[in-house]
Amino acid sequence: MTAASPVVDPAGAGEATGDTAPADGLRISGAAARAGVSARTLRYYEELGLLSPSGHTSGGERRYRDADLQRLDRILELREVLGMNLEEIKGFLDSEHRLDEVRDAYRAKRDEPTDEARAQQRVLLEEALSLNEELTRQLDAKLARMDAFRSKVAANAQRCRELLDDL
Amino acid sequence: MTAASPVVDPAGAGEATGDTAPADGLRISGAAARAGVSARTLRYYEELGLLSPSGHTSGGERRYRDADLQRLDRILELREVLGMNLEEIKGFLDSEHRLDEVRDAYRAKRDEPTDEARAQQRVLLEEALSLNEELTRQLDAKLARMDAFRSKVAANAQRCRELLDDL
DNA sequence: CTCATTCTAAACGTTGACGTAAAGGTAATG
DNA sequence: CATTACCTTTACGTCAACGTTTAGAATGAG
Repeated sequence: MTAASPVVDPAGAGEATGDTAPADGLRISGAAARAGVSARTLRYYEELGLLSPSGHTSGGERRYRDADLQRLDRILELREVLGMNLEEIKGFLDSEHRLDEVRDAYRAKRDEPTDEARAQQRVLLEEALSLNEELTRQLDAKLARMDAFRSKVAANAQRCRELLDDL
Repeated sequence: MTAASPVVDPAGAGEATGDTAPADGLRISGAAARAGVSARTLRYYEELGLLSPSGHTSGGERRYRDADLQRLDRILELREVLGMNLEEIKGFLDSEHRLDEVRDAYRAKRDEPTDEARAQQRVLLEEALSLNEELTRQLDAKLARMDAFRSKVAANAQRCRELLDDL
């Protein structure tokens, strides 16, 4: 309903591929195993609009290709490393997508430098910039707090070592 | 049941205190407001054995003193900054408490240097050390991944600035 | 003194992020 | 072609970490 998913030829000629996903993509359990999550998780992410496989077979099976797998890895990184919840991740990836659109529009604009177009691009770029700066600030704050914590823990370890040396 | 909570004199002489908790401690809603959580949360933490107020009035009201508030701040930091769940936090704070005990025992031991006592201290110290080192490793890994992410975001921001400068 | 706050304690509700099961279609393999 | 393994959707279950409510009784700040 929401996005066009080209149907993959189920008997397509197999292009030789390395350790990446076969040209026609992985099945849901393969993609899940590769990322270390469950198939249920992938269906759930799709339900939330977070990750939709770029292809389906004629029978209706999901096919995850390289780009999908990369997006999945990004989602998991945001979740595990930054501790974002799925809604925050969606917002972040959406804004990243908008930034890509801005870049594309910027390049298209070079051919036709209208003043009106420039003004629109400026607005979009400023929005993207403020989003990135805000995220950078948040990350810096979190990094600082985590680093302070790390120092405390490391100091504790050092004191343990000194006490042990005394014995 | 689990810990001795000395009863606070309800009509005690008020020692002059600055912006810290009054000498006889804060009520539950005061402590909660100060930390930005609800009273329910504090009761829940107490139920889990995470945080028990150091005092009660003769009538049975909880009184949170400075040490309690500091512990609460630590709990929230572990939760928000490190993303620990309450069980992990309990384990971490418990092991920290054990480290304190080891330190005290170590000092007491200096007066009576039994070989047996030394061996026990060594075991405890090594346990504490390995706990701290493990946590340090985990923090380092997380910090590295977060920092890599920060770099990517900062680079994005920089590209936005360059595009804006071109206009 | 008075009225807002807190107490115990129990129970039920909620939200996010999935797990698990059921009933029936699809894909790959011999 | 048949079998087996995997997939589909739908729906209900679960767990942590609380929120909310109920109800009477006791407390304490102003």
